[in-house]
Amino acid sequence: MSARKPPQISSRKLPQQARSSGLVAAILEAAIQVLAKEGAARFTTARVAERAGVSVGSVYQYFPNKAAILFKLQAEEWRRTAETLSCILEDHKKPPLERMRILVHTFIKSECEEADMRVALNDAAPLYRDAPEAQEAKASVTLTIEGYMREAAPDASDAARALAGDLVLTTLGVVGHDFSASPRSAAEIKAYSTALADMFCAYISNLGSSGSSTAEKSKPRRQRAT
Amino acid sequence: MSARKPPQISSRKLPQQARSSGLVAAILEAAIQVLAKEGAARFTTARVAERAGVSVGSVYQYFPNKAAILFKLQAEEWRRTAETLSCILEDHKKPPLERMRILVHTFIKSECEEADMRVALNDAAPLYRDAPEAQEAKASVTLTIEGYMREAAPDASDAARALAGDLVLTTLGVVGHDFSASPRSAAEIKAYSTALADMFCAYISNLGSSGSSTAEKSKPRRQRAT
DNA sequence: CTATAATACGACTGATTAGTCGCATTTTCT
DNA sequence: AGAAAATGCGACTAATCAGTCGTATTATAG
Repeated sequence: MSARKPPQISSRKLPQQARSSGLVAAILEAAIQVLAKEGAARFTTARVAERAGVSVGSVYQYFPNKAAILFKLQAEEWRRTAETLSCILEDHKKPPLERMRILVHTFIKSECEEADMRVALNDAAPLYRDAPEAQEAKASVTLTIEGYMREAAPDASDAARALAGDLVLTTLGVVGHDFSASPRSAAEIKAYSTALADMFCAYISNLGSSGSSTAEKSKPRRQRAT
Repeated sequence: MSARKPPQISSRKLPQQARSSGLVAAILEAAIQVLAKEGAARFTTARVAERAGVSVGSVYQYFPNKAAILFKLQAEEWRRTAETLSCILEDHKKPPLERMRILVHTFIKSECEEADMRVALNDAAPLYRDAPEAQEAKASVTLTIEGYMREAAPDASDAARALAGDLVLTTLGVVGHDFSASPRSAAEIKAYSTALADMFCAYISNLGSSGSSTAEKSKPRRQRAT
């Protein structure tokens, strides 16, 4: 990989009249449909425009380039996910591990809906993932998980907690995505979610008690150096 | 996604003379370099041919299309990984959980090497992932992990073991890939591998003892095996 | 109502690329 | 050596697509 170009990805111009807002919404909706129905490779500005019932020129009035459309879609997705995630993890009425289980089931189920669109959006990731705007999306989620981990594993060190939170979140995201890439029955979804939640809960439960950085205790802790 | 075309992806013709074997090798080597240096989007048959010092025509003598080159690269990668994985997991001299830890560290480290090429190969996945040949690659790995799980979690049911093995393997693969997508220091690699191994070991240890489908109440069960 | 700005349009351009085909070169066979 | 087969070549084709620009349409202001 050599030439990474971080082009402008924000809106070219803000809608000033009523019709333009509708137009932007129509474009985004059309983009979702094109992605889901045609896949990332056939996602073109022309097709989006046609499906939205507008001209390519109009598309470029509000999006500086093709990547911007995809990024907007992805960012909106991230925002919704982050919101759901916060609600579940910060529900202090339930015990932490139960919240984690609910989170996993909710996330995986949601991931399996509109799987076509999500897979295609992921295929198109190379087009937008290097944009600077893509970085900030993870910040709020990191804060949420850190708060949760403080509660769920109070005995672990800060560093261990941060790493564990990051790992759980990353795993949920990528494994969930991988799982949803194939069509799944409701039973499969449930079984897989349960297994994933089991794994997270076992991990989090052990964070405080058993040491986190060396091979477990019963065996001599000979560890390879770098 | 609508139009899935599973085109021929195997070799167009087998090398019959000595020079052709060298040519095929040169093409594959060039393909790796182009992928790593230019990225998936700029991976073209012309560039591969130029770098290999042959003509496009020659490329198409041995590969029916561009996807076939990428698939060959990926398949080779899978084969090597499966081999390493079997060696580690079937080393009966070591206790199961230690083998798992070694596996994770080995895999993540290897994943972080040539990360550019791997990321690019992944970006190109839409081109080859629907090929029928891509399915069979996972079979041997599944067998290996099932044998391992029988040893590591003898108390769990067959179904639970199969699901757990699949989950661990999937997680290792996709999380490893995600992790290696950003440049990492040796210390980061070590810390992350350890955390991931911790998670797997905690999960596997708990497989037999605690029920797998409901939230557990308090402290985890003992996590030893062997 | 007219002038002016905002919005929408879509034909067009320039660039890229996968894959082909007829011909040249090299190897093998007799 | 000479013929025949295998291999190698690269200019070329047909297709696709991102993004532009001059013009037409519509809304707003005066």
